[in-house]
Amino acid sequence: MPYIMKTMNEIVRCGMQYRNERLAVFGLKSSHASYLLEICRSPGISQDVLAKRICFNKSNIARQIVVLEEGGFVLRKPSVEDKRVMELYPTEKTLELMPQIRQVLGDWRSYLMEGLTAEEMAVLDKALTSMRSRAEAWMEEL
Amino acid sequence: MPYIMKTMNEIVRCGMQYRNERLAVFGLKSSHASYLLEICRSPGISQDVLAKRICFNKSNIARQIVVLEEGGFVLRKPSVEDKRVMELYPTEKTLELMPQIRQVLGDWRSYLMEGLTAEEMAVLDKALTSMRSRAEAWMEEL
DNA sequence: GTAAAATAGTTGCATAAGCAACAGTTGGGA
DNA sequence: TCCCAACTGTTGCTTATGCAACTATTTTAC
Repeated sequence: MPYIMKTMNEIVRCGMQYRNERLAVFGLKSSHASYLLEICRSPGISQDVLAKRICFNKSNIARQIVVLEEGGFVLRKPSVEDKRVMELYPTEKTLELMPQIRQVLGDWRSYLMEGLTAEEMAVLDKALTSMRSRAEAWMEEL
Repeated sequence: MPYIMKTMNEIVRCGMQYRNERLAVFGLKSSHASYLLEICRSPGISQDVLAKRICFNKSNIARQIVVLEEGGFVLRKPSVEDKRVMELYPTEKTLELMPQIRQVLGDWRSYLMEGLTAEEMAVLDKALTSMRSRAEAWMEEL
C-alpha cells in the first residue's frame, strides 16, 4: 500500500474545496472551521497551543485570528497570568453558528465514508489517531 | 468519530513539512513528489489529467511544471494528435532520483504507520481508496 | 538578583494555491 | 459546411501559508 499518504493528500485537498464552497455563506474559509472547532472545544486556548493542536504555523494563526476577530467570530483577551499569551474565545455568533458548521463538516464526512462498515470506520479512526500523534511527535522535535 | 477529517488534515500538513525538509536536497518542494510520481506512473500524461488525478488546480500544475522543467525534472512535448495538450515525461535525472524520492515518502509512511497491524493497514488502505474515489466524484460534478 | 534561555505573539518576505478570464484547438450538431 | 460548445493550457489577481527575524514577557540557572 505505497499510496496511502498520496491518497490522503488528495482527499484533504478535495475537502478544502468542499469547505470553501459550503462555508462561504458564513463568510468563512476552509481553514477557519478547524480554528473555530478547536476554540470552542478549549475556550481560552492560546494561539501557540492552537497552532500546535491543528498543525498550523503560528504566523498563520496570528493573521487568521485577526480576520476571525474582525468578522466577529472570535474574542481575544490578554491573559492575566502571562502577559505574553492571548486567550481565544468564541463569540455568541460563533456558538450559534457551530451547529451549521458541524453540519457542513459532517455532511462531507458522511458522504466520503458512505459504503464503509462500522468496523472499518472504527479501524480508520484508531489508525488515523495513532498516525496523527506520531506526526505531531515528529513536529515537536523541531 | 467526528474528527476523522480534521485528523487527516493535520497528518497531511505535517507530511508537507516533512517532505519539504527531506526533498530540499534534491531541489524539490513538498508537492513536486506527487507530480513526479504521477508522471512516472503515466508518462505522456497531460496537464489536465494530471491536475484531476492529484486534485490540484490546473493553474498550479501549469506553473509548477514550468519550475520542474527548468530544473530538468520534466520534459514537455506538444501532442501530435491534439495540439492543445502538452505531454509530460520524466527526464533521466528524475528516473534516477525516483528511488530516493520514494525512499523519503516511504520513510514517512513507515514512521507514521508504526504500531499498526497488517490488517489495520489493509483496512486503512481500502477505506482511504474508497473515500478518495468519492471525493473525486464530487469534484467532477463542478 | 541578574543574566541567559525559553516562550508567545507579530511582522516582512517569498511562494504556493485557487479562481476567473482568456486564447487556441477540437468535435459535434444544425 | 459552419458555428457553437467543450476542452487544454496560460496568465492576472488575490489570498493562505511557511520561514525567519523581531519584540516582549517569563522562566531557569548561576
